Amino acid sequence: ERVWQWRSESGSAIINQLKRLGASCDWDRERFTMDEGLSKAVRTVFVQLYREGLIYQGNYIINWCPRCRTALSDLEVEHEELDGHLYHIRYPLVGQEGPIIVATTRPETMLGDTAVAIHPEDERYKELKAVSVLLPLMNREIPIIRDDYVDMSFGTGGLKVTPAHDPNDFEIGKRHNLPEIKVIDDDGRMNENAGSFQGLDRFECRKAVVEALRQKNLLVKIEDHKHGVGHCYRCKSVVEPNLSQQWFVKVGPLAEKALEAVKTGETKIIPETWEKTYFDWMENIRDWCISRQIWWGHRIPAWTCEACGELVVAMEAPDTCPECGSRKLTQETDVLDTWFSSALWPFSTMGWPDETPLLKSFYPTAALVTGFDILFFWVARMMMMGLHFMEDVPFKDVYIHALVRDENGQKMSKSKGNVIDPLHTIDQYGTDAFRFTLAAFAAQGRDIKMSEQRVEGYRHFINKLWNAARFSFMHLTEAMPDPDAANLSLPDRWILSRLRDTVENVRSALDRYHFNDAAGALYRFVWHELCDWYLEIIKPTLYNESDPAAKRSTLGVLERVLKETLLLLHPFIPFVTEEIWEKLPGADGYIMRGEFPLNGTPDPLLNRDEAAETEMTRIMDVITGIRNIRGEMNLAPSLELKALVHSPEAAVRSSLETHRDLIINIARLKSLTVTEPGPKPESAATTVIPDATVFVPLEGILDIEKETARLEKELGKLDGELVKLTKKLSNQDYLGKAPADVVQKTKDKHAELTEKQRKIQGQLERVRALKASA
RNA sequence: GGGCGGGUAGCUCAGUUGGGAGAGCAUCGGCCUUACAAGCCGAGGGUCACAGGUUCAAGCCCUGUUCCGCCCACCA
Repeated sequence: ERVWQWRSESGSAIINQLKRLGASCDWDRERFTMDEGLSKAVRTVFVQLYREGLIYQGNYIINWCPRCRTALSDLEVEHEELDGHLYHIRYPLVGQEGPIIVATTRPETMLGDTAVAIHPEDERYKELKAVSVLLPLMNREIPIIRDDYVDMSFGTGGLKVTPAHDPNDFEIGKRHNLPEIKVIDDDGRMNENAGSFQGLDRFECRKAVVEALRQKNLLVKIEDHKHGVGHCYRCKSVVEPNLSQQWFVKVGPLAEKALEAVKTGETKIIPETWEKTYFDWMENIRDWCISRQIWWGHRIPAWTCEACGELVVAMEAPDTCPECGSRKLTQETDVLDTWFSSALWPFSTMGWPDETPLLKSFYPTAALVTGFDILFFWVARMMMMGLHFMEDVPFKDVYIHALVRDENGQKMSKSKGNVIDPLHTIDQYGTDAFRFTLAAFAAQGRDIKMSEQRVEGYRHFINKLWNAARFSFMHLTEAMPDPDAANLSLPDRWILSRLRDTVENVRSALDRYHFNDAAGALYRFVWHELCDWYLEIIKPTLYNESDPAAKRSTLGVLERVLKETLLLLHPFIPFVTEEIWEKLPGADGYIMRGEFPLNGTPDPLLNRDEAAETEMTRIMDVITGIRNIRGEMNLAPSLELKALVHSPEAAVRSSLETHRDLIINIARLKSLTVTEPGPKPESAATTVIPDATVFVPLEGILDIEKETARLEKELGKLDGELVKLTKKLSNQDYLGKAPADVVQKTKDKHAELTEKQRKIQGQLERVRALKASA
């Protein structure tokens, strides 16, 4: 309720909602009350700015919506390129033959013309003697003025001047002391100044004026003309520039400070590209029209004395006029632009103008996360007001997130009706899946086209996490103490090292606001390292009751890894992680109150372990190699294979020996034999990994064609890579100019691939020989 | 008219300081293997929009062209 009342713009939303609920909406403004505290802040700001001369009232051309009957700020006007017409009209000279021809897209405004302007240096009008023209249809004599605003290259160089209905003409009018004749009233109808056209709607009037001109032969031609037409952001009707009295904020001095704060880096805008947009806008900012002729909103705290006309701006309604003592004072009926009060949000919601503890703690804040579409409406104005009234920036970082667009890349909006309801997506795929998707999509500087398939993919991820937790709880029936870091198995050391790396990646990504990187790192870790490898690897240990010490140690690691992973995931997957956390034996309290991993306290378990990663990677290579053979050779998973590994390295052999059971289990082997390189098995499929060759003997069932094709394919890939590497290494410039470590890396890679190539070549020859002998 | 962003696998998109082109989905082949068929294992697929330039080396830097999207603007 507070929020709704607070954002006065939402008044229309409230009414619409009530109408949908069947309520009648004959409320008057008196019944619509503002939150007292917020209202006080708004009045305080208004009064202070007024006293400093930064708020003034004046007659200006503003954007006016005839349907909503209210002024609009520049930002509330949406420009749309439309096919219109350019009407060329003859204005007969007075006291001289001939006309001046002017062009306009809005002929109905000619009824309010008070001059015709030409450029002072326009050669075409050098001989012009006449000082005025006779305004057609109105038969009013209006002066010819010279003003260098006129663009000589446009049309005939003659410009009709309508100060009451065009912002530029208004400026010209001021320079030349022209009268301002309003011909269109606030409803968009022609008023009494429009002569015989009075009462016509502005668009009907356009037709009528054109027809009248045509009959008098004053219409030269009508051209097709594309031009931007302003529309009301709320009701979409064409906006009319209109002369009226409004309240303005003089933003110059405020904008200067707001500009400076970003230039000096006191407030950073992320991604940086938006800073340029911010600068452009702040440097060209115009005074801000803050009065609105609607009833919902903060009423402007200004009173006019009916007796003497004195204007009083004050916190509370004055009893008497300070000038003449009259008691007849009427309050301004206009209310403030919703963004005026929104601009005060960082401090008005904290109890300002009182020096509350809340205000002390939360001003300024660390970061504001928002969409670019609100950068000017809100962010820039919070900056201006914050710097002015709090003398400090309201926030240190402004993170501009991506905007979710529809499948056509269009911005979603209620009025366009292309909104994808998040609740619908949530119903279908779950809140966590939806949230994770948004994080995964949130690459910087780019908008998001919502893709249901991506959401579905991440729903699978949530499900995977849930199942991994279920598996863990089958074994984790009680809280486990942290295991001895010095006495861990290789897979334990490996997963902890990978976890450590993931924590660092996630932390760094979050620090840089790269949410997609953080989500991606977690996705890979959970699915492809934790689930695909670690959980599979530890199954024998968990099911085997003969070594309780090893089981306890592994369970301890599992619990820690799961716990840390949940903590990392929680900001992305709040609900499911909380649910799992609750079931985790070793955790108490809510996960949302847990500490994010690596919070400064040293942790003996959470360390990078390069040796473990290298060793584990080799074991995984062996397994993947065997799986590849099985897959490519179309061997049924149920077929139990034998495997031989040849390696010249004692350390490699010893490592593989130690983890023989692991490999046998994961690769679904009958046996694994590790030896020094020696006689090769007769009929076998082969895979080559660094420092070792894996043979899968397939006595009697080796498909020679398939194995030949498999090896040839592998060789083809190698050849391609080797050609590139060889070319590089034979380039003297490369050897001379590239950094030594890069060259060394290339050499190592070349050596490794050459060796691999040699081995595969040898194996290919053996297979071919086998074929020949068969 | 000005400014900004983008064109990378069939689709949606990553690619941080220039040195091995990636993910998810989709596709193809094989699997109900004791957490998960919303799953597991394996595989195929790209002249990084186009044309130049800088560099030993360009998806990445520079110039131009082209297509798409967005924002801003008072040329009547």
